[in-house]
Parts: sequence; C-alpha cells; structure tokens
Amino acid sequence: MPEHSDQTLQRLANLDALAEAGFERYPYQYPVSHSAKAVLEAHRGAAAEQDWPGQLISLAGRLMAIRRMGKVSFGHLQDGSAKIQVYFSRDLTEQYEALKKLDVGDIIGVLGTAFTTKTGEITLKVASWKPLVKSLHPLPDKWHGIKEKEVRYRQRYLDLIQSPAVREVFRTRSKIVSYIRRFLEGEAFLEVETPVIQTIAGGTEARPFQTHHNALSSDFFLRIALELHLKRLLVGGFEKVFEIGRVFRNEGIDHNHNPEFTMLEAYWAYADYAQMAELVERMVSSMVKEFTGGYHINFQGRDIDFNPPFKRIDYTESLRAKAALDFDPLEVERLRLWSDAKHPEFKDVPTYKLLDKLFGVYVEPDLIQPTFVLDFPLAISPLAKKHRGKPGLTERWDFFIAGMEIAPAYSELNDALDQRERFEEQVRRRAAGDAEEPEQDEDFLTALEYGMPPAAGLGFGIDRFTMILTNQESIRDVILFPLLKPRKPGQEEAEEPC
RNA sequence: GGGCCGCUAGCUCAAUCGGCAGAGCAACUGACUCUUAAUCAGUAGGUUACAGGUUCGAUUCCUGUGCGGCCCA
Repeated sequence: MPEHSDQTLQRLANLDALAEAGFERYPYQYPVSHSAKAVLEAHRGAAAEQDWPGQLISLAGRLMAIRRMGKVSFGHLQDGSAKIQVYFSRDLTEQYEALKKLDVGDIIGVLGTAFTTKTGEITLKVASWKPLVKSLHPLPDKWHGIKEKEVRYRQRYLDLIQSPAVREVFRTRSKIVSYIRRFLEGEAFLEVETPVIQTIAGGTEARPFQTHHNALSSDFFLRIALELHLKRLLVGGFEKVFEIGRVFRNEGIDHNHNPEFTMLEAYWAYADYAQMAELVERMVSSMVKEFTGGYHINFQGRDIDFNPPFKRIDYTESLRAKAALDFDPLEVERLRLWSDAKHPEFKDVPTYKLLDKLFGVYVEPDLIQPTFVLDFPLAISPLAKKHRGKPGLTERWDFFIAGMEIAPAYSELNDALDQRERFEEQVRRRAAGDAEEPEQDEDFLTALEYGMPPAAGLGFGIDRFTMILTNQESIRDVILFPLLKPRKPGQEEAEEPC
C-alpha cells in the first residue's frame, strides 16, 4: 500500500463524509438522458435568462471546476461530448451542504433543467445530484495544463481529460481507420487477420522483436509486416484482401518512428502498381474531401494540395537531378566512389543500401506535395516484380507527403524462382552482418510455387497519414500510448515479500 | 550511439556569489445568492529524482545512476 498524499487523504475523508450524508460510495449505474453537447445544441443561440423548466435532463461526467459562493455554486461538468456549466442552489438543490465534500475531478451525475445565466451561458439547474466516483488525485493545473510530454504520454488519460484538441486528434484517427475500411469494402476488398507471432519475420527489412512460446519450446518473432501472409491468401484464391494491423520493428524512436505502429496492407489480384496508385489516389483524396470539405490541408505551416491526380516522379532521375550526379545512379561502383567522397558518414553503409540513404538525403525532404516516386532499383526491392520495360528497376512506387514516406506499393513478384534468388541474396547479406535482412521464408516460397496471380500490393502507414490529417509533428501525438522506457525497472520484484 | 538541457509542495514555476527552500493554482478553516483562472481573510503542505564527493554549510559546485526533452548520426 503506497503512502497517500495529503490531498488523497483529504479526498478519502470527503468520500467518507459523502457516504455519511447517505450517498452510495461506488454506485453501479446512473440513468443518463442527454449528452452535454445535445443540451448545448438544443438551446444554442438562446438569449440570456431563459428557462426551460419543462424538460428534465440528466447528465453524467467529470467535475472540472466548482465555484462555491455560499448559497449558490457553479461548476463545470465534462462528459464525452462537451463541457457544460451546472448550477446548484441551497433553495433548489437536494443535499446542498454535501457539495462541500465534492472535489474537482470527481465524476458525478446531475438531474435538473436547462436555463441561461445573465451572461447567456447555457447551464443545468441541478435539482438532485450524486457522486458516482471520487477522484483520489487532483487534476493537473487547470490553467497551465500538462507541460511535460512524459506525463502526457505515460498518463494519457490526464492529457485526454485536459485537452479537447488531443481528444479530437484521436477521434480523427478513429475516423480515418473507419473510412479506409469502408472505402476498401466498397471496392470489394475482404478484411482478414494474419498472425502477429511468426517463426520468420519477413516482408520488409527491419530488426524484429523476439519472444518465446513456452509450451512449444520455440522462439518466435513479432511481425514486421503483413505482406507474406496476405500473399499466401492470394495463392489461396482471395482476390482482394486487406488487413489493418499492428507491426513491430525493433528500431529507434523519433518524430516519424514508434516501435509499434499500424499498417494497412492491401493486395489486389490481376492489377498492377499503376492501378494501385489510382486506387490510393482516390482513397486519399476522397478522405481529405470528406474530412475537410476541400482538398487542402495545412500541415506544420505548409499548404498541402490533395487535388488528384498526384504528382508522379521517377526514382533514379529525381536522385540524379537533386544530387547533381553526372552519371546513372544505378552504376553502383561510381555511386560508391562519389558517396565516399561526399558523404563519409555513409562509408559503412552497404552499397546496396546507399541509393536509399542518398534518396533520403537529396529527394525525400522536398516531397511535400503528395507524390508517387516510381520505379525503385531492383537491389532494394526484393519483393517487387522486375519492371516490364526498364532493366535494373522494379515496378514499385513509394508515396510521400510532407517529406514522409506514407505508402510503398509494388506489382508483386510472383515468379517463385526469381523470389528464391532474391531471398538468397538477402540471406547472404544477413550472413555478412546486416541484421535487418530477414531469414529465408521457405514456407512462403512453397506457396508462391503453387502460383500467385499477378497482383498489386500496398502498405500504408496509418500513423503518419494521421499526423498529416491532424497536423501533428510527432508520431507520438497520434499514438495513444507511445513506447517509453519503463519508469523503475525491477522495483516491483524487489518489494515482493519473500 | 554522441552532444546539449531538464528533474524543487498534488500541478505550474522561483530561489542572487554556496548561507533560514518561496509564489500562484489545488487543499484546509471561515465569509459570500449569477459565478466562470470567482473574490476576500486565515492555515497547512518539502528525503530539492537517486547515490556518492568537496565544504563549517549544497537546491546551488563535482562524479555517477535513473527518467525525460531537444538536436545530430
């Protein structure tokens, strides 16, 4: 039992006092007739000192403030929809004296009728009320709010209580996921679920989290992508499938990266990467239109224009132009020499990853408007089909907004023999010390050998896209509980009695 | 991984050159019948993140640890 602060002891004493006044300590339910928002909207625009004595209204929510002035008191009650003023008076409110034992932060139920004050604020005149739960801690400073981001992330509930803007971000996130689901279902895609716990974490290049299953005495990995299982479903005969799911990558944390994040992946049989680009263009632009009424979004002070069609540029050509190369970036030996001279910090980067690093430096930051970057090099696209017309390249695009990679897509490689060769190359890279390269997934290759239809595949970063639509500069502000280091590792065990 | 910064009352923050740890909000007691950061009078609240060192004396200086933030890779 932790020691209680003076504030907590006082609140527990107030709870006892309320119980003595006849209130139930922890009631089981409260009949709520209205939301605060419904009451506010019903009387919006009403003149000062109006009264609606006819309709009884009951509300429940958290007491955010209380101003006691002797024989009358005002408070503000916040429920899931809005914040509304409540009015108590000794002449009209039951148990008026017991109000002294309410604390800011308590959740209460109130029953009364609506009126407007002399300043015109829509207010509930409370006839009766009851405490629904005592809050044992004071809320954060009502004026300054929560300043420490650590508290906002570790105790997100306080952030949500305090900040309507934060609540709105997460409502929007929910609407984004809901919109995507409806959109894809409208296109006849089938939503599926595939394993999170996997024997081989493949489908992209990233270090996985490792775990262990006791009964099977086997090590497993948490998935880093959805790709390889969804493609097995194409082999199985589903022609349009998608999954919205959490993936886990054992990597650093910054404004654009959280170790667990949410991906949409969609696979579409008999279509290619150009058709997938059109689908994404329709999905994204129609979503922006539905959410904002137009096609423009302000993100961190920049106007982003979602009017379709989106810009399409060429990967190698844009790199050549931005980096001012006088040779084809696919000539890897020349690129290596050029990079070692100009970017000594990349000296330890394997040559096959150099293109990606340089693209990140020279091209990505300028991709502010929604842009498809087309035709990635074969060496960094192990799951994409070779380009039908351009040697050394694949039919792969990456979709960028505000300098962030939002979505990659390919014409999916379905030549089982070619796929085996590319996996073998990854295994060689892994043996050479690249821990981001996956192990060979023999089971997936077997599936491909049975025949996967030609198909387009998409990965779409829900978190980053939410950042754009909610104008948040950090991914941690669109994830309710971002990963943080544990506060006091091992302390619980140390305090266990023997 | 590297650099810089932060951690003081429940919350937001002060504390001069190393010299009695303070304010506002919240809390407590009282006053107050339209307040809204309510107001007024009074009271109480501290292991200065943690561990060590220097010193007559450390919130302050030094070393280390923990957690966080920002920047860089």
